[in-house]
Amino acid sequence: MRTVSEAKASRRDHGNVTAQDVADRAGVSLTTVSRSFSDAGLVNEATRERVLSVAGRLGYRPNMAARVLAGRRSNLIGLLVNNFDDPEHLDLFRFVSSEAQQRNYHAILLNVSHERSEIASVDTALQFQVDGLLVAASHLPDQLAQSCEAQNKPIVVVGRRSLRPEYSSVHCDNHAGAALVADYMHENGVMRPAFIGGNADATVTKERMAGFVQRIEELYGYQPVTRLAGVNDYDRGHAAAMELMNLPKPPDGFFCSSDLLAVAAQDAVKPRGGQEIQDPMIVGFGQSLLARLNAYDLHSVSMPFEKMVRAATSLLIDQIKGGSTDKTEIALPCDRIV
Amino acid sequence: MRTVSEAKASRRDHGNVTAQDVADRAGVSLTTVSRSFSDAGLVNEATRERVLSVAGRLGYRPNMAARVLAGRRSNLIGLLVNNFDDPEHLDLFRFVSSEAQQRNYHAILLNVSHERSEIASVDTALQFQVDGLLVAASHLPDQLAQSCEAQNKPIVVVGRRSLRPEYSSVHCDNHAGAALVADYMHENGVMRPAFIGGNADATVTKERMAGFVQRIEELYGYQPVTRLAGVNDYDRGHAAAMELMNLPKPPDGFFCSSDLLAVAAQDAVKPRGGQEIQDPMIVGFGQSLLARLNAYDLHSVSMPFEKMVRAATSLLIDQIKGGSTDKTEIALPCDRIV
DNA sequence: CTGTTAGCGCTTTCAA
DNA sequence: TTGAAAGCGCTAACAG
Repeated sequence: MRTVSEAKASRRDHGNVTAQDVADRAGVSLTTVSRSFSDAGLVNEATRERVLSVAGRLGYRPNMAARVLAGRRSNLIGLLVNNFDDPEHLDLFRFVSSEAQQRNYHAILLNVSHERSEIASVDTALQFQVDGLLVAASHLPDQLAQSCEAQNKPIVVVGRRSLRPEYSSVHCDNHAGAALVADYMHENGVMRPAFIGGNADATVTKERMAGFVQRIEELYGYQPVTRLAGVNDYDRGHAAAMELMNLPKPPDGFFCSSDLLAVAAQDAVKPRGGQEIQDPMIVGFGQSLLARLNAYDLHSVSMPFEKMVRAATSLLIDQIKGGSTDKTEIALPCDRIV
Repeated sequence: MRTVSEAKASRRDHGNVTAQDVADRAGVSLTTVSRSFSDAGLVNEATRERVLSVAGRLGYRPNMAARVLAGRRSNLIGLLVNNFDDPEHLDLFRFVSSEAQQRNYHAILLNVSHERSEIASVDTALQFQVDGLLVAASHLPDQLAQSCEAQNKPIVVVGRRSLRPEYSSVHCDNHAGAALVADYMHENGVMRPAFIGGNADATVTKERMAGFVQRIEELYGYQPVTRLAGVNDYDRGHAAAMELMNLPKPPDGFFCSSDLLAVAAQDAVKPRGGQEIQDPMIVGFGQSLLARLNAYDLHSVSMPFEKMVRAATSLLIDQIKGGSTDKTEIALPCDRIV
């Protein structure tokens, strides 16, 4: 004797247990099975237990595709990234995926490091019905922004202020953090401060540069030398620092807009500083692994990275759940220089 | 006058253009629209052009959920990771996502760094109907392996040999690479070689340790001192190296099973080596950013990481497309010490 | 608290 | 080369 579901199962040929199978075995309706899995307490606790146990025995696993299609929620967030050079991003992945998974969401990685994939990712992200977007990339493609707008999917920018006024963001106070560096250099007798940044278009770069330049101006009455590496990677940072060191009057203090650049700068500077010349001071930004390496005598503005990333992820999920796309801006303070 | 689809659209209320909408506007059937988007050449080229153009104008984007549900393919691969400390993993993300996106696949990040998420991820991965799994984690949960087996979803292990004989893997020849290190130390007059590894259960650790120990034995007639940090992270590596340096006869050559550990070891060792004592030789494994830092006078076994990761991703996708779960094992050679 | 009934948007036989 | 129809597995009203 074959039950209805067994007959169906044999027709489906791929060995997937469905909610209907569970329903049959547990002697309840499909709906009850569904409800037992959706956390709402709409079902008798005893019934639920039974359903869950039958499901477990059968190896049932809800099919996300069906769930998404029927329920219009994917529990997926798109994570837009365009820099895979900076070790800081490892922590980004770590904390985003951890925080998301804790809240029953998952992150899908969207590599937007090339022009063409940037455009392709517009489609992809939305094809996967992501419920929202977490932007860690330095730049948010217009087209994507518009599409999200249209479907009112929330976007949260993490790590920097959003250029567009309409998006939420969680960042640290780059401007103030950079000013701290200026103060620090001033207190420590630096006379020729310099700034090395990565991508000129990145908000983070702009903010850190502006904060630094402005405060230096106030303190010194002149402006620091500035160079943009173009990309926040080791080689470009190294080259930029070399260039600066070849000036007739090289800087005696470097503020680099990331720890990665700071490390690169230190590598560039080191061979020059013999015994006779005092090594220039190098200050980075962040608290990734790099800032902790003993071999680098790095000063670095510390920022609450984990807190920031978790807050951003959480905020995005809140906005998804709440259906609100209201702008929220959270700026965490950058503590001190370590 | 409203077309059928317009009536439907208004009922659906969320502003999503569907294939039916496109079909109506293009004056073809739903089927034809579907076919125009699935690369098969089952449709008149002229018709197809028209469909595609209408679709573009309407801003149509196929709904993955529906596509997956109906077609039983998600174009999603699960990427299992359990270490977010080693900068090497950034390259993993970079190359996996890049290679996958090039082949119209996407990676979903499964953080299996904690016991409970490891178990939860079993479900999740399969719930999302991933078409296959790329395992970068040091350990593949049994339960997951079984479930994949059952649904015959391919698994490819990257970076290490698979413990279970049935899975494909792409890795570099850790054993031979480690032997190179032994040779190198021997040539350079190291007398008391030591090994520092990360996770004792990780195949990578085992292979590198075995290769090193064996060759040292052959060359020296005795075995190196070995320590396992337990985890492949900076702090544990540092502690392990410190411990070794506190031995009455500390090693004069450290082989660390990753660049991260090597950097940590160098930091641990440096303060001890005054002017009078020759600093011990430190050799790492990999070619991440860390191996290139000037401040660390690191030797490192170079391995074709990008090639390996891309090959693994590509192999997985091939297996998905081919429907074969045949075991393939690709071992790339580890070149030289740099 | 539980079941019935419609779909969600797409792919896929099977016919035309 | 194209279309009609039957689901894929689930959620969400709406009743009971």
